[in-house]
Amino acid sequence: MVGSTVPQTIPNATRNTRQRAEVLALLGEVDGFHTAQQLHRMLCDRDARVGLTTVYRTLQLLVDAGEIDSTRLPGGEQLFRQCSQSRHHHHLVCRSCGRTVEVAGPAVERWADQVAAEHGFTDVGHTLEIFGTCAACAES
Amino acid sequence: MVGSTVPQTIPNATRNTRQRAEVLALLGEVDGFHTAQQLHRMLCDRDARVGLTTVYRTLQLLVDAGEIDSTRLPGGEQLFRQCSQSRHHHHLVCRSCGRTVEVAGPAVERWADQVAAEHGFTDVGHTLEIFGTCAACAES
DNA sequence: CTCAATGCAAAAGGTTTGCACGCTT
DNA sequence: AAGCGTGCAAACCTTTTGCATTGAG
Repeated sequence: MVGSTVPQTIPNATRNTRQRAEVLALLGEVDGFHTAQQLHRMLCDRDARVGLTTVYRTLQLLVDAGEIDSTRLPGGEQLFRQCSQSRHHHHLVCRSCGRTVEVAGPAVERWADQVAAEHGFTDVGHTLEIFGTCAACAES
Repeated sequence: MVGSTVPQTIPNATRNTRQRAEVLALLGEVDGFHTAQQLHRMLCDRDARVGLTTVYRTLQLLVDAGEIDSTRLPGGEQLFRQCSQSRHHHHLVCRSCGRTVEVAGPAVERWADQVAAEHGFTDVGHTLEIFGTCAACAES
């Protein structure tokens, strides 16, 4: 498993700062979805000294630039994830421990696009998350 | 289009109150997704005199009872919608005008369950929303 | 030197909770 | 009469914004 698909700089940024580099570096290391708060905590743990506000702003820049994906948890928190811009896939998330498995669903993509087209919709996107209890958590 | 699949009482409720009846009646009349805040505003408009807190609590009871569906908007707000308890389906939502089309995706259901099972997940559920621009909004 | 970016604190949402009162049963 | 349900207000959480300061270019 190679590392990051996240660039070293933010495309539309006019200045590159230590803080943004820290966020980008972190995104290159972690897998799966994380909330802005979680990412901020990780940065604090590694003494990265980045403000929560900056984490939010940097993540939003990356989302706008299409460099990362974001979805919402059934709870209102926004999740961010490094994601190759070309390959679109979904996630299987454990309700209990948060373990995330990436799943590709080409059939689902086509189905969604087709259904939307049938109803005259254009500029189509979709969100799909599968929730469940993973084997480890089911045992306990 | 017939009205409601929402019952007149809440299944696990020990008491039936005017407020709950108001919420249930409203749910039977409206189509599509609405936030708790929107529903509360509608109730105020019709002088239903139901507190926001009660709207939230009643909606949560209904979700727990499986009488309505809820999802989250990419914005953090929770959406509630009357939904037949047996038939599970998804929604195609116009980004611009909010028009909602119900779509059934049996293949997707099976795919989601199967993928989850392959990874040892149990107690599986999923959320799928398709976003796009509807024909009417695309013209303008 | 300039001005974009930061970070604190406060605001701004939306949702949940504590607690006294009222109404269903 | 008993206690569930209500509603107000306050608490809570996450996210956004104002503004003075910092530092990249």
